Amino acid sequence: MARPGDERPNFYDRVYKVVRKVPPGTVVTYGQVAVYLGSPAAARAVGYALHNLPPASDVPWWRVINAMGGISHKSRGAQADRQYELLELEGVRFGPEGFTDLRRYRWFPGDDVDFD
DNA sequence: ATAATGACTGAAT
DNA sequence: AATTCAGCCATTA
Repeated sequence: MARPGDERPNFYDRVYKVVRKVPPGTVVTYGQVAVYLGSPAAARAVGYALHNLPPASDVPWWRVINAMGGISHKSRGAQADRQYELLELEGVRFGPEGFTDLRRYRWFPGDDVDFD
């Protein structure tokens, strides 16, 4: 969490920054976000960041899913159900197994997109 | 400073 | 093809 007086954006803030750029109706994987942050293996930390995310945040955390196109964090519970709901609402369809087609919904940032 | 934790991931069985 | 194993990173205790 950004401590007061911290000038450089910490990992969390950078994660949020990236996720905020994800367009509706598309999704990205944790590992993908990690790559954009410059740490390809920091997928776990990314998940941790979203876990720590305050409810009042403007970050579309629900557009971040695991590499298999499914919902993580126990894959069940109110939080997970909510994520499915929000994504379906944006047009992201899930199969009976609870997985979506990443080939179809995965978002790739364009060259004109930067995560300052 | 060491150890434990977790919305992950890819390779090995 | 399904399941298990072991790294990886940043944060917290």
